[in-house]
Amino acid sequence: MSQETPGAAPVVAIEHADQHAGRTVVLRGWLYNLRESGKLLFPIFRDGTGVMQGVVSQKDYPDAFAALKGLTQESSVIVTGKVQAEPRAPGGYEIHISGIEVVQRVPESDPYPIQLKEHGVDFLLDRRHLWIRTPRQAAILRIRAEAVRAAHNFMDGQGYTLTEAPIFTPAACEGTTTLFEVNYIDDQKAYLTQSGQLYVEATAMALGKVYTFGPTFRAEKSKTRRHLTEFWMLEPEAAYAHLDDMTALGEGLVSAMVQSVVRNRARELQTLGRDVAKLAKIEPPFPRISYDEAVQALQNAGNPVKWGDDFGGDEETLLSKQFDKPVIIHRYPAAMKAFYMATDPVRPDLSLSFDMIAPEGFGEIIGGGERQASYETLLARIREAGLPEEAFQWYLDLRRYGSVPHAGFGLGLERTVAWICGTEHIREVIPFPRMLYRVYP
RNA sequence: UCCCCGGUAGCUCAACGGCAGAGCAUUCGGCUGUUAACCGAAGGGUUGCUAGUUCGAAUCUAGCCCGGGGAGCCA
Repeated sequence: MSQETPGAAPVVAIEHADQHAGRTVVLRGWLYNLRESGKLLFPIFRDGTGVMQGVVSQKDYPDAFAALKGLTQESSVIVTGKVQAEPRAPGGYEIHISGIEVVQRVPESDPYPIQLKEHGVDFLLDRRHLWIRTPRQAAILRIRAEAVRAAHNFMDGQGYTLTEAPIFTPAACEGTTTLFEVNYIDDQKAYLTQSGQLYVEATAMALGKVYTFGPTFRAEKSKTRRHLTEFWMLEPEAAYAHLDDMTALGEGLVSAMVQSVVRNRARELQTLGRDVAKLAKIEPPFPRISYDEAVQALQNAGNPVKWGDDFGGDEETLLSKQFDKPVIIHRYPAAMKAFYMATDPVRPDLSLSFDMIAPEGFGEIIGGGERQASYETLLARIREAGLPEEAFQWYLDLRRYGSVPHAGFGLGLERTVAWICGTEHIREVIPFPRMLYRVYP
């Protein structure tokens, strides 16, 4: 941050204010809270990077005192003062205010609605545009950004090229789930993508190792803490790759995201009260168990699941609690996976698929596997699934012209970040969550 | 779509068949080291909507609306 006037106090971010102890600085931000004690005021300022307590006495700085006295929460302010170490202040540092400029005063007649107390979810979600100002929410969004940055760095380092899949699509990628339909030009119908999967297979055949990162949309009427109607997914795909290549890539990617947050966002994790020791352990290798073994383990634990059943939230939580790292479950029955999934040559009733389940009950964060490379088999699967064949001609072209074994997966960003942050609900880890019955603000 | 829970002051909640309450927020007053500061005072209500039961309904019943959690489905 550059200063405007030579010799004037520098504008500093609160996260770096401790490096300016003993010097006069300028903070630009908002009044987070104000405590009064007679002729002494204790404002707490926030600037998006953190919060810092200030102190001003009427005797020493009557003008600053008068300007701050009775100032309303979230009024925007530019504060000048000397930073000093102060054990009584939260964070250990305090600014001794000598001057203050109120940029905009929040009127008393219409006070800032979000108080420093518990609020209901409905109230907060209706005011999400303000809720994100609270230190906890800001910390979560910084961690999200760090996780995304780490993911791009890791994928780049593995030789994967970022490409993009379209958001408007002509038909279902998987056919089963509900799509958002939109009016395209001249009364054509189009749909919002539910996965970049099919397109990223095409770009993998063009560029070798690729990944997409973008929003995806699901119109399913899911009402759970793990679901959004709009969420972000990172989908790698590599030509000549097999199932084991993708489980290794997935554990490397997840580890890189977690470790980067642990390293660079320690302050934010502390704000959230997250147990960092649990995150520090997240390094390859992750445990791998087959679907067969998972069913056995569940049955041994008293779960009534039968071979051929899909795992619900209860089963996922039960399995994940047996490990302190994400667990990779591979080779699900072919019947329960999508039409494009390759089958195991050793056990044709199994698919070369895998899911990664986060620890502590945060659910599935990755789903993927090896794709069906044979034209004839893929066509048969499309017909069996009752999908519109003509819409998949371009996809079948990938098997007509130089088909190769290939594999990939999709990582749900919000579920991954929710786990890293330890938030109860996925809605807190995206700036403006889109959920069933909630598209405002 | 189904199951469960909730809706009372701006917010968080209490009152559970008998006068509508508290804390926070707002306003006024006090306090030189506060930690969601504290102390004193004031203003603030169509108890989600509609119908019903009852001498009397925030409270009981039915329907509707809105929201939350879960199931299914998925990341």
